[in-house]
Amino acid sequence: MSPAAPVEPKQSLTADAWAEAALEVIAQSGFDAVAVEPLARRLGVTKGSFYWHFENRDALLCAALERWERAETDDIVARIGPEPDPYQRIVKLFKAANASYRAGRLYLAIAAAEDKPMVQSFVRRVSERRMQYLFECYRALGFSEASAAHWARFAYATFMGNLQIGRDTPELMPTGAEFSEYVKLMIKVLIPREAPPDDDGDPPA
Amino acid sequence: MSPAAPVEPKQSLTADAWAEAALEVIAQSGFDAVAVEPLARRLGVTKGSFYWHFENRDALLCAALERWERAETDDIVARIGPEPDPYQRIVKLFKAANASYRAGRLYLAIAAAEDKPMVQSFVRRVSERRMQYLFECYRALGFSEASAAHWARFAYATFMGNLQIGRDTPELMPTGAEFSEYVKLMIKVLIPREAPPDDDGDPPA
DNA sequence: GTCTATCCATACGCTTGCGTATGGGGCAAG
DNA sequence: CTTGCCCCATACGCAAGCGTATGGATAGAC
Repeated sequence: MSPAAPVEPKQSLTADAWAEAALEVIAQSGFDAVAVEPLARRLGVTKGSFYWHFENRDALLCAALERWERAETDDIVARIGPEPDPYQRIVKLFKAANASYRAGRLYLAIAAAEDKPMVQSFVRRVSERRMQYLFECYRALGFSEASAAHWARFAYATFMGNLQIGRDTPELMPTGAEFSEYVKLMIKVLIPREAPPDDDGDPPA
Repeated sequence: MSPAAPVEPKQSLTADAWAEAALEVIAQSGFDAVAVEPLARRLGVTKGSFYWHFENRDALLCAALERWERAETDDIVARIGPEPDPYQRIVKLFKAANASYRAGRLYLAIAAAEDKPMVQSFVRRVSERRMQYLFECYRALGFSEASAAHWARFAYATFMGNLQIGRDTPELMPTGAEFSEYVKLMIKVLIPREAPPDDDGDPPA
């Protein structure tokens, strides 16, 4: 019932602080739940502060989305950047995908608001970048263009689906050792070490 | 700009018509977009009609969710019910999963509103029922309890992720023959005909 | 000390949507 | 014709949230 944690503004609020708070609300209650006045109460200030830092509500949402996109891009290169083996890169992606619960909720919440045109472009870029990264991993493993695209889509769909399951039915997502087995199974299946010899293999061109 | 299609109410409106219209709005604009007065305008009537059929807005949302759950349950048994082969049952599930675009959007939109306690139980039941169905398919294929749970979760995650990709980045989801190849690849990978002999196989107990 | 820019509070008007109260039109029963 | 019921329209009060206008407070510049 109490409005989360009405922190006192120890010093001047920055625009990034507003954007970060907006992302927090999005992760918790969805994109449409971002309102100026409740957010101000949450930060211990009033609207007067907000409309000094931002033009209007849409400007805040845009700033939050930019911050989100930047964080996603930084993560994908920072957490698994210096890894020469493409196999291990995909493995690390799997681990990282299920690592940050908040990041997963954020993606699902933002993607669920794709009817707003502003959101659509951000989600597209982030999603395309991730699948592109996976695509290059499979290419580096020796897959053809066509099969790499299929496997990258396949693997990415599994990422997304696991996020969804973890959010909607967390009791069906195992923990501990059983979860490790589950991840191991998916990695083993989604990263065939040698390309399959038949139709879905990798023809030279 | 125009409010969709303001149909004239040829005869008496039923509660189911309101629920169906609510589902349409959910699929198009998300769960929070369901408002009484816009919905009434959409149906060519006023609030006076609504509050005769329903106690309040929550009652409409509940009715819509019940209608959704019923439709999902009917679909899963009607579209692939009389199929003895568990392998073909999973294959049909894959086809059906990507068949109805609207059903996919509906699931994603409703699941994205799981912060509302009312929604959560519905999503849980539908999702658990689907995974249970998949689980039984894998069991019928000879998988152990543990591995069947893993493969069912794996396959369901892939379903969900493909829905998400098709909604967020439809240009990355192939069409026509290439889509068929994609589906064939997933089926081949997600339904190993003979259970693998090693660790993730199916020990007798 | 004064001045100015920065950051925020307060107060107001406006719109949208929820819920209620009340009345009215249509239609079948009597 | 009148009565009663079903379905809906109209009108109202209320709350929440957006955006604006304006003033106040604080801190550094000079």
